[in-house]
Amino acid sequence: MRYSKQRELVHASIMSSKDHPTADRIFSEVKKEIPKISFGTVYRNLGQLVEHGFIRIIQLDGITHYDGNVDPHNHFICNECNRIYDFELDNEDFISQVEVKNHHHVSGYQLMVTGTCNKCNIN
Amino acid sequence: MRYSKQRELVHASIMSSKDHPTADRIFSEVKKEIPKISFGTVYRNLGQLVEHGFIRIIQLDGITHYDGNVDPHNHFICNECNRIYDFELDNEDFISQVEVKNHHHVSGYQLMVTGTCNKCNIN
DNA sequence: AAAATAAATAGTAATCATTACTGTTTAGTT
DNA sequence: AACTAAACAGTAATGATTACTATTTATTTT
Ligand SMILES: [Mn+2]
Ligand SMILES: [Mn+2]
Ligand SMILES: [Zn+2]
Ligand SMILES: [Zn+2]
Repeated sequence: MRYSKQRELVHASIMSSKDHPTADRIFSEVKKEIPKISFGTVYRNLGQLVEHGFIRIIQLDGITHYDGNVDPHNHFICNECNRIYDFELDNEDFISQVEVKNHHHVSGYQLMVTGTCNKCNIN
Repeated sequence: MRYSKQRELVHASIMSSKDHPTADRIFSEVKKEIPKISFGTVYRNLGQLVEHGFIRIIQLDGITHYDGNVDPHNHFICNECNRIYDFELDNEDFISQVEVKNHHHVSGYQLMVTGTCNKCNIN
């Protein structure tokens, strides 16, 4: 993977966002630095960064968000402010449930919890 | 919601499938009975059936699947045969974890477990 | 039973996110 | 400095879904 300024900025944009930005958002962000950058470049680099394990994707209502946190974790989506929060689980009890009750072999999972976040919840 | 043969068949197609078909698959299925049916009709009726709670949707890799089972349950996707299985959980431990550790209010969740299903797992 | 009304339809055009293509530029190598 | 392949900008194409429109049809009203 040869160096390119555009990939560096795409990556930096995701890492600094803490949010879980879409390709669209990343494009706008990087465009400030490189006004001539094109969508194709953003998508190509996002694909490569995912492929090399620098970032990961999460799907939300059919659109793709990018996540700079590649450690295993889950997401909470506030349906008031639409922010996406990370959270971790102590024990993934449901994995063993699926394995013993359904006799499937589990290799991964994706959990998406929705509700009202603590910031929106001050009442 | 006025009766229509096309909606009846769209609904019947989902209910009889046990699989979790896409709009595309439902279209092909209903087309056998009503060759002149259009995609617009399929999508419009799917939307209405969801709206009225007769079916629900699940997103998988950005494409929408339809589910005739509206009781709360989760999904296991086999990455060998690509079948989508239903399963239920005994206690949703992670809900309380999110509520007490992150102080969010949980209203729902979506869990997607991946791996190798019991049928593909006979080795 | 005929007329009226509004919902649903078929067919097609438009949208939106994403991917593919193409000729040009550029990072890294010889 | 010359070379080469990767990456680029720009643009066209794709695929799933939604929107539009003139026509048909289920249901209500006369
Ligand atoms: Mn995350
Ligand atoms: Mn299901
Ligand atoms: Zn919130
Ligand atoms: Zn399988």
